[in-house]
Amino acid sequence: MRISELAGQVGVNPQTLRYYERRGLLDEPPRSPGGYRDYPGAAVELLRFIKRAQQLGFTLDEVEELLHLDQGGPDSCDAARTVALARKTDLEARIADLKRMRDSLADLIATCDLPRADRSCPLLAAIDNPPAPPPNGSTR
Amino acid sequence: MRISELAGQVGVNPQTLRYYERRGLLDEPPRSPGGYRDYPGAAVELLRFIKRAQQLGFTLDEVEELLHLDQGGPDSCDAARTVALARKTDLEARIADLKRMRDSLADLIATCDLPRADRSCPLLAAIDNPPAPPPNGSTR
DNA sequence: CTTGACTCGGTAGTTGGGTACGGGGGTTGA
DNA sequence: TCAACCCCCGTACCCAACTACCGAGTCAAG
Repeated sequence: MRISELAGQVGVNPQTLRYYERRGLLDEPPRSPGGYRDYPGAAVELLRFIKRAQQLGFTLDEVEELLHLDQGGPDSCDAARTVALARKTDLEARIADLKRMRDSLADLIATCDLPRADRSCPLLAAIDNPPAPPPNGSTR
Repeated sequence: MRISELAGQVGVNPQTLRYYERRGLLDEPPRSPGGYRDYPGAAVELLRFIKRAQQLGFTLDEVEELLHLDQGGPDSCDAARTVALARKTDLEARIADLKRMRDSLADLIATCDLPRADRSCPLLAAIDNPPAPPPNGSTR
């Protein structure tokens, strides 16, 4: 299978496959007499594994680690579990961060719906003076 | 105020201030006879605004937009609200994505605690053969 | 006057995951 | 035999938001 066919089957750019190879994520495939990469059919499965792991939030470094583990024996299972748990913990921390941002932002937006007399923007003022004692005297 | 003093007061690197200036986020301050930047005291407040907006998930481009709005009149309020709402929607989408990733990952990890006979790793096998197509993650 | 801390501007490197370009050569069907 | 593709490799570029390095100039204290 040539590079474009493989790339097409998994929905990536051929350049990406060469990039993965340079990065050590994919083994170098055999070459045709003309020097073209000639991928085995199993490469499709391998790439799908990579793409799926990416969708789960693994970095390519971690994917590479998982691929090496996939070669190993029963011990690899615990190692894979450890990697996955670390990934999950990280995801949870990021979710918590984003939620905090969203909540603060929602509070800010809510102030827009209040008096809104005529002049100054409560939202911009709120960013000027974080939700705490407004010490008077805003910048601008 | 010289650049390091300002940077120290808001907890950033002096390089960052020069970067903001190049980027058009900060106006060029007046210079001392020797050519040193000489910031007004209000620059501290301005930078705190920037840093706080960043913490709320605004990009520097958006912060710049907010700064311009902060100059404007009542119309700017609606504009600022629009920017903030867009930011909130985006945050919510990212949170949902990450949650889906985390849940898939949790399911995968849970399979580790099952039979676990002796040989192959259910986690790695599960990534090999997806149970269902997960979302398209955008982050990381 | 010297020393050492600070600042200047410009350029380049970082992170992660790719994408684009360009000159050359292989392959295929008419 | 020739056009139209495909592929090769190396290099450079993209995004955001910095951060680092460099040689040269400035400033304040001793």
